[in-house]
Amino acid sequence: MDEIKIPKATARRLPLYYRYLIFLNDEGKEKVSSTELAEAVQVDSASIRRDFSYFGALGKRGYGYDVKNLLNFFKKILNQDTLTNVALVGVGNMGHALLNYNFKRTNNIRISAAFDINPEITGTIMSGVPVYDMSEMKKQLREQQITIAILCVPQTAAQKTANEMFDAGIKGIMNFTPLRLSAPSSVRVQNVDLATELQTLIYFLDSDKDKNKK
Amino acid sequence: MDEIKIPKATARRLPLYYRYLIFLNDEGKEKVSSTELAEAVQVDSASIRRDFSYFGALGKRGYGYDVKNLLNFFKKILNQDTLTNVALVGVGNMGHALLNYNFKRTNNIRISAAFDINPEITGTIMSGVPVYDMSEMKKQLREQQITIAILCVPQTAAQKTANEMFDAGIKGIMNFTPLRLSAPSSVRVQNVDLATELQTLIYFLDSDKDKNKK
DNA sequence: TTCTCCTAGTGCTTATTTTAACATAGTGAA
DNA sequence: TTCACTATGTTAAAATAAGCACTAGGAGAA
Repeated sequence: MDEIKIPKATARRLPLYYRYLIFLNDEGKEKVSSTELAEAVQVDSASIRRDFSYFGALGKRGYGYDVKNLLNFFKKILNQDTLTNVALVGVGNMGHALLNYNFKRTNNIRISAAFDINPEITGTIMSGVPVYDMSEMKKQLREQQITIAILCVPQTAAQKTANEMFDAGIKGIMNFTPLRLSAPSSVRVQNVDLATELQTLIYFLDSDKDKNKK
Repeated sequence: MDEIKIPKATARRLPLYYRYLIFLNDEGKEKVSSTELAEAVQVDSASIRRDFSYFGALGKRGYGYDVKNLLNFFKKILNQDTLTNVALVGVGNMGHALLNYNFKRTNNIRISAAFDINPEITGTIMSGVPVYDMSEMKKQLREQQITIAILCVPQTAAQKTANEMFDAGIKGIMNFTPLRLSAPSSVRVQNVDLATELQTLIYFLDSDKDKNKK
C-alpha cells in the first residue's frame, strides 16, 4: 500500500474544493491559484496547497492549478466518476426534504430507495424515488447493494432501525437523529445534528456579546 | 472579564452534554459519571472532565456529577433559560422541514418568523409560523429583534439575501446553502453542507475499503 | 534567450485538541 | 471514626491541524 494517509481535516475539505472546481470549469476558467481558491472556499491558501500536496504535485509553479486537470483528479479521488446510490430511511419532514435535495447535481449521488412505515406513502414513488415498507428494507438494501443510508426516523426508532441496517450490510450512515448510535466498528456514522449546531451558534454569539460588553 | 476562554471544540460539545442531561433528568437519574456520559455521547471521558473543568469544579470526587446541578448550570451557560427566537429565510423543501423540526423540545429555540418570495405561501401561517414576503424581512427582523437566522434560499440568491440580513442586524447565520458567504467579521456563519458531508462519508468508506483490500 | 515575476510545494513553528495517567478529595460502608 | 474505593480535576504528553515564510521552478514578457 503506497497510499499516503490523508488527514481527516483534509478529507473533509475535498468535496468543497471539488464543488468549486466544478463551478470554475463551468465558468470556463482554465487556471486557478491557491489564493483564489482560498478566498472562495474560505480555507487558508497554505492549507489548500498542503491538502493538494498529499496527492502529489498537482500544480505548476508560477501558474497555478489547471482547473480541468484538478477537477478530473478529484473526480476520481472522490469516486465521482460512478454514481453512488444511497438509501433514505424514514420519510418524514426531513426525509422528504432530502428526497428533493438534488445531491446528483454537483455530487454524483442518488437516493435510489426510501423506506418508511407509513402505509399512505409506502408503495408510492415520491420525487422519483420508490418508497418501500420498512419490512422490505433488508431485502431491498441487499438486492440493490446499497451500503450507504441516510437515517431520518424518529429518535425512538433510531437504534432499532440502525441495527437492521447493519444487518443488511450498510457501511455508512448519515444520522439525522439526535441519538448517538452504537454501531459496529466497520460502520461509519456521520452525525448531522441540527439542533446542536444551532445551539452552538447561539452559544458563540452570546460569548461574542460578553466579550464586547467587557 | 474573569471568564476563561472555552475552546471551540468544547463549545461544540456542550449542547450534546446538555441534551443528554435532560434525558437523564427525565429518567429520574440523580448522578452521572464522566464514564457514563462518555459512552452516551461518544466522547472520551477525559475530554468530558476537561470540558467541564473549564467551568470550575462541577463534580464531586468519588461520586460523579449531580444531574440536576449540572443541568441547571448548563442551562444558564447555553442560554436555555430564555427562549431564543430565530428566523427562517427561504421556505423551500429544506425550510419547510425545518419549520416542522422541533427545536423547542430540547432546545429552547423557536422559529418565530419565516420569509419567502413565493406569493402562494407569503401571508400564510405554516406550522404555526407566519410567512412574510422577503420585502418585509428587514422590517420584521428589526421589529422582532431577531439576530439569528437559518438561510435556506437557493444558492443563487444566497449572498444577496445574506447582505440584507446583515443590514437588518442579523448576527448569526446557519447557512444551508453550499455557498461560502462573505460576511462582516461581527457575524458568525455556521455552514451546514449536507452534500459535502455525504460526500465525505463516501470518501471515508472508500478509503476504508482500500485499506482492507491491501 | 534572458530576466522578472508569480505561485506551488514544503520545512518549521505555533496553536489546538485529544488522550493518558495519577494524585487527591470526598463517598459510603463498617 | 476509619478505611477502602471511586471518580474528579489536572498535569503532562502526544497527536492533529493551521499557518508562516522561504525555496525553487516554471510562466510569460521583452
